[in-house]
Amino acid sequence: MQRMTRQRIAVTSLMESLDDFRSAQQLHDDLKERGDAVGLATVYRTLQSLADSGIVDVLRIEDENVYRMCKRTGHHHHLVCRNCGTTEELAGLEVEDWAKKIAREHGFVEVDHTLELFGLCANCAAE
Amino acid sequence: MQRMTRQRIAVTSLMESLDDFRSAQQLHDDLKERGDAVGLATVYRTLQSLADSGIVDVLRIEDENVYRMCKRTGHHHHLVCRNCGTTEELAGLEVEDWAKKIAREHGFVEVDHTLELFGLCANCAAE
DNA sequence: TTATCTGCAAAGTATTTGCATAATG
DNA sequence: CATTATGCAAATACTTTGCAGATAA
Repeated sequence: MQRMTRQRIAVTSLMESLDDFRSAQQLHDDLKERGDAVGLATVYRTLQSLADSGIVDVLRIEDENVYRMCKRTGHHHHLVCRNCGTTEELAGLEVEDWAKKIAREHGFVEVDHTLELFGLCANCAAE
Repeated sequence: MQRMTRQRIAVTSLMESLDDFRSAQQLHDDLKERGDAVGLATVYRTLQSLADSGIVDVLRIEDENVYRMCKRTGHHHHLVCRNCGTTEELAGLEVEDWAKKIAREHGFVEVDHTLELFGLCANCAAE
């Protein structure tokens, strides 16, 4: 159902070489610089499809979506440096348990949650 | 620094009478219906100012900001019914502690976090 | 009085979509 | 070859902003 087009390969390979979250526009620019230009709409469509398949993570930061290939499979959270973008993936079992407990207490079912941590990493704090 | 204009009073009083999160556009419509029309830009500006003062909470749901007067003062989270919008405010001390612990373990400082729970409330689940 | 607020319409921005063309399987 | 993907530009939708006139203190 997914064709391996030059564009999809370009996006995927670029993202594999990166370690921080980037916006669709940034990725679009990166690709152009690499001499592997892909239309902006296609970048958006590809990212959406990769996100739907759980291949990339999406975070919303300051009015825009940013994307990154994910390391950890399944549900997880992030600890993102608000200065340099360095990101750690977290399991957060305690939080899952807490969310379940709270949901039960309030009579809610099918509870889902969003959780992200933002701060300054050791490097950036040292400056 | 904040003048008590007719518009600011209208927005505040409307929000005090509501119990769920609403978008700026919805509030703008509500005001018109009430016969107390306020320009959309003013609604946005007022909500932003109220949010900055910590008087209203802002949540981002499906590409738009939604606002509600907050009950609990200080930092807290929400458990929102994705069907009817009913919202419970939560303290979540366990989560705060967890976030601090994780931050310390990774050498991050000045850590902040976002956390929201979404589910179906008892009423909506019963249907 | 005068600094701040309002309303309108125009601008801005990230993202999506229509459609003709290109390329995959 | 049939179907799906691409690229461009135009369309969306929410939100912000410039500015002249109105208003609270």
